[in-house]
Amino acid sequence: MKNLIEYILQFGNLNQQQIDLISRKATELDLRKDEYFSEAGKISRQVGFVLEGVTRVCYYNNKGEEITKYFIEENNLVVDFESFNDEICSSAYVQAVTDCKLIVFSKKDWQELLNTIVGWDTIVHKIISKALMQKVARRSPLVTEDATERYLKFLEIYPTVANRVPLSYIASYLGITQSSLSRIRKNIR
Amino acid sequence: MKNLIEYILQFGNLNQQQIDLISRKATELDLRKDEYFSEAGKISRQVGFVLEGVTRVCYYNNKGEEITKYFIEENNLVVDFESFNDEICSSAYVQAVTDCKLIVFSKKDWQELLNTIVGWDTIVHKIISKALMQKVARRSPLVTEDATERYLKFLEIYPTVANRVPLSYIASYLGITQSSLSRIRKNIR
DNA sequence: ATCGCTTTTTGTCAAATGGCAAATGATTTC
DNA sequence: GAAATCATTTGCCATTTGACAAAAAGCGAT
Repeated sequence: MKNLIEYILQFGNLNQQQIDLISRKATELDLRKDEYFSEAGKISRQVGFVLEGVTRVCYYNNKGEEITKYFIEENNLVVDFESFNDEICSSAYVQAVTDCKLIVFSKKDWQELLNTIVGWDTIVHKIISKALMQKVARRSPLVTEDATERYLKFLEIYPTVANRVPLSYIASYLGITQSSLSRIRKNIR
Repeated sequence: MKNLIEYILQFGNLNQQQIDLISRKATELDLRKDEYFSEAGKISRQVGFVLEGVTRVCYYNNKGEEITKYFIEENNLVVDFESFNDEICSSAYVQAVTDCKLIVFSKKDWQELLNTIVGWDTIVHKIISKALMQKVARRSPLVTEDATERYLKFLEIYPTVANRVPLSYIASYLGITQSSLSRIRKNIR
């Protein structure tokens, strides 16, 4: 919980009373490897924060291939805000890649926080904007560079993830085949 | 101006008085082909809205190659919000690809709108979030697909842009060489 | 330790893409 | 309208990556 509060306070100030309120609304949730936090075709109904473990967002492209869109590691929010806010069906799965420990807020509690804490909406907006900008910044280099450089960038961006997730997930994140990634790893050593 | 107001009203309601206030703050700006709206290394000081023409955001990668990050066509906002909001140096150029007609707001006027119009901040947040989500959505497929499919996606996303901008810009947007794009075009016909 | 299953690595070959340079086409300038 | 300049296309060959299949390695259950 301390981690979550620290994370939030990066984006704005809250007094102790407000922090307590947020803490009271939070629930712990354990997800085992491969379990879904939210699913494509369903409406996302909770906001999560990763305390331990790695999750990923993935979808199936028009050829039926499973594509990992990005990874979410410790101390990051995990939520499909488009689905959560607008109550529309999500187009992606959020899945635990390792056993995970999350803090979650139900939609109802989240709304209550928005209505109760002055400035909470501003903080949330900042968090979302930053996360989205980060996604854009991480995606862009993947288009231009060759496969090896993409993998090196991946290692920079997700230094703690590479050894905890299957090669196939990383390969689809990078837009290359598993064999290519395996060869790249061999060359780098 | 009508276009801008319509654009804004998609994201929230405003009364006539508020609309008039926004209109009064707006200035027209003509940019000629190749002129910059904002530059890397400088702080972005205005918010723009494209009335006519096409602009692009570009940067130079570590090999010194010029990369087009995306195009901004008519009836879209054009601003580096990270630079504009946080007053930090921008990392990219915003350039007119064709002669352009923009509506612009100075930072000062924009701030005044934020302070004067109740709910304006919410509208702005929605606009930004949507734009960012769109960028993520447009970037992601570029990673997975092969060059021909990327170009076809590009044509879908920017149907009005393909014939108005140099091939080299599109090639760098797609992360392929000019010759490859030229060949792809030949194959598609 | 062994079996069965999944993941990763490796080999072979084919296809896609890049690098470079020349040719062609388009546009601007005088 | 000719020359100069810039953008696009094409040819040739090298390199990268993909497709497919088989081998090797890792891992859990017994």
